[in-house]
Amino acid sequence: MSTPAYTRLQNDERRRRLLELGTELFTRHAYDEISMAQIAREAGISKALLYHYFPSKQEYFVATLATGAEELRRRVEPDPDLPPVEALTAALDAYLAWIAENSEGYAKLLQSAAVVPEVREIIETVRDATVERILTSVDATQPAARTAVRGWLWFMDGACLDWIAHRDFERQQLLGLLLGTLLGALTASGAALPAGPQLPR
Amino acid sequence: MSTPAYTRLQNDERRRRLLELGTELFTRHAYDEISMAQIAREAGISKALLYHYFPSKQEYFVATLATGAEELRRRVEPDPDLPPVEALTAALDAYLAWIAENSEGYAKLLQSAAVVPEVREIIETVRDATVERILTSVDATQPAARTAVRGWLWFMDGACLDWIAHRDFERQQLLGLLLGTLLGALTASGAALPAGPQLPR
DNA sequence: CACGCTGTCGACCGACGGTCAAGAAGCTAT
DNA sequence: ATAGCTTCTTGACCGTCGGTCGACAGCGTG
Repeated sequence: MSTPAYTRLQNDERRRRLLELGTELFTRHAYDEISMAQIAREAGISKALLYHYFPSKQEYFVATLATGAEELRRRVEPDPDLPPVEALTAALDAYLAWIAENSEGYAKLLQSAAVVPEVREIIETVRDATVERILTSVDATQPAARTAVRGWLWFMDGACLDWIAHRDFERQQLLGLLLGTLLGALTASGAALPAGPQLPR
Repeated sequence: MSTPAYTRLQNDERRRRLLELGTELFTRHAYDEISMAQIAREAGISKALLYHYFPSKQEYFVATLATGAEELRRRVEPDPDLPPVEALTAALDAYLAWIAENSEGYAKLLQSAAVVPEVREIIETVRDATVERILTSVDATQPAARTAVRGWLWFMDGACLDWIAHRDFERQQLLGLLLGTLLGALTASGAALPAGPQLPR
């Protein structure tokens, strides 16, 4: 009778711990490599309690992502006073720095994204906005330019994954590769380009 | 007693029909949008019989892919006598033609690929080989060139999906965009390039 | 007509995401 | 101390999923 059957926590505290645990677990395992029952067991609570705090596995996952996403957004947010090309360069550099730090999580996220519709929508929305920003900043309107930028975003993911897997050259060079490829893609799409944006290196 | 409880089919015939049905269903719905029970119901048989012919859902899926994949490989296989750049151009053109014809299936495949490990491995293997072929054909050895080509393969998928979704310019222009971007990516990676490959258009 | 081959099925399994009403921890007022 | 109240927590349950198994039944053969 003296030992309580379970330890009781404050709503906020429990939620905080669950988010923290989720952040760690979802960077180690992809979304569908881990079940809610396992997570609950890992947290030392029942599955029902986990569902008491988060209405579904997807929402739990998204909530877990939100923290890191906010930090990423803050770091990548470019200085609005910079001219477009420099702004893009700076944002891209910050983005690569973040990936270099959180490479595990980045890889697992890309793997999970395909499975969770809600995450796919979020990523899709971000991409739409990014495409729009780039297109207006270089003043391109042709359909092919849109396709070029969209494809380039995929290029980024693929190149980053390959770089993470090998890490056999400098981040600076990756940045040059990305910027140079964007330039090449826009040129190949027939878009007009800002005069002579000399790339680093 | 006069009406049989079920119609009995030859092993080969049943298998053929199931593959045919699978090909159609998996182009309409992605891998995890449809269950084995639904497929069996659609085929007018029991789930157990479906599993009698295919040991798992994954293997069934892969088997349905095999037919189309074989055709694709045949159409894309380049003339070995052509010089590298022309060979690539021809293969790419054939690839785009195939995508234009099978756009639904292509989109659903890319969506399913992320979920089915076996398919991911197959795609990964094909990509490895493609990267290798391109790298040797342009005689590039730097790590960054490898990353450039890998990224470019992602670019292709992204650009093709965008093109499929909009179809607001000619296939020929998409081909130019892809080739031009590959050129740009290789250049940006610092790889030496074959002298003056003038792109179509 | 019996017999065997094998194509076929209903019933079952563990694991999954998700739900529910009941119970127990811990605070407060008496 | 204890009764009562709030709310944090739980065990048991549901439907569906991919996958398995022993038994039945259609059909060609002697």
